[in-house]
Amino acid sequence: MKIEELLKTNEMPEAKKLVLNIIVTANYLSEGLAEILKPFEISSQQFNVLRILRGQQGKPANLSTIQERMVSKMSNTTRLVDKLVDKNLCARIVCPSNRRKIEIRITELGLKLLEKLDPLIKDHEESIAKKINQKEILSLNTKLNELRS
Amino acid sequence: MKIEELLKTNEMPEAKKLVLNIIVTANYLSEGLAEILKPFEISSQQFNVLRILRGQQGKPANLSTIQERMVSKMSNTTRLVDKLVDKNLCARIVCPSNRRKIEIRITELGLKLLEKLDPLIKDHEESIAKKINQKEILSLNTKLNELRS
DNA sequence: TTACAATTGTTGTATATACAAATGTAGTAA
DNA sequence: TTACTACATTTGTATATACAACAATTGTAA
Repeated sequence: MKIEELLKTNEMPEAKKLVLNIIVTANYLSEGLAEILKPFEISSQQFNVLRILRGQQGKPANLSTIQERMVSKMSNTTRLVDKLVDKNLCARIVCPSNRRKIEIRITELGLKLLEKLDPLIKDHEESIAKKINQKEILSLNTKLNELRS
Repeated sequence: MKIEELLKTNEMPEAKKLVLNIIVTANYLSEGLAEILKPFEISSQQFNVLRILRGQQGKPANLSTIQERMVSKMSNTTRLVDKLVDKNLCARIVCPSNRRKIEIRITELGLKLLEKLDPLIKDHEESIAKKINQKEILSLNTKLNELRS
């Protein structure tokens, strides 16, 4: 549905439409993602952290590294990791060389969960992306990058 | 910055890139918006409700109407409106014809606040949109609409 | 060595959000 | 009337988030 119909407004400058459209579309995508994750009792932020940890490929990550790479910055990665540790999806140990730091690793259980989720997430992403053609996807990505510059 | 650089990953399918890019860009825009609103001690959701109420042009809105039109659906419009009532930015009265319903109106103070915010929000939106040209804005809006279809 | 600043994480507090259950009101059929 | 269903909003509970204050550790300079 067109963004102006969705918000039941008429006459909106294109700039305003664009900003709202991106936010509304992101919400739509996030809701779809959350729905996939729900049966696995994991939030999208928790999922995000797990993927970052897997991306470390064996190397542990500390909190500040995770925070930097989060899709949406949040001020409390500590408690997010707490939840994952509670579920035994990741482990946390004090860094021996610098005891201010905490090394966080994904566990076997965490890796298994991601493996189960991978195809579901992929299907979701592709079902979205297939609504426009490959060339349009590339140009969308480029323009979004420019908007953030 | 390119989305893959931002997330410090390499080799991501375009579909995944697209989904993440939209979410990351929306966060970027929301953060900018929140920063503008902060000095006025109002959250972006509260701002959203106020704009919906102003859009009613004198007619009161009830809770379900507001909820329908919210940029991001949320399950607790009651408490959101509570906050606005506390600040005297909107008023709430029981609908006389149907006492299940609540009529919510924006107050003079609420209108004045929006008038102060209008130019700031407009500047923000335009400073974002001007990074790409007018034709690209139109095509972005079209494609985002298609992604939600 | 001590003092002090910088770094890294954690905790407290207030607010926001998601979801389900509860409340109160209206309409309708026996 | 009573019972039942639908509707509109509120409340309870758990989790998430933003932001500031706090605590522990490290590095550095007097």
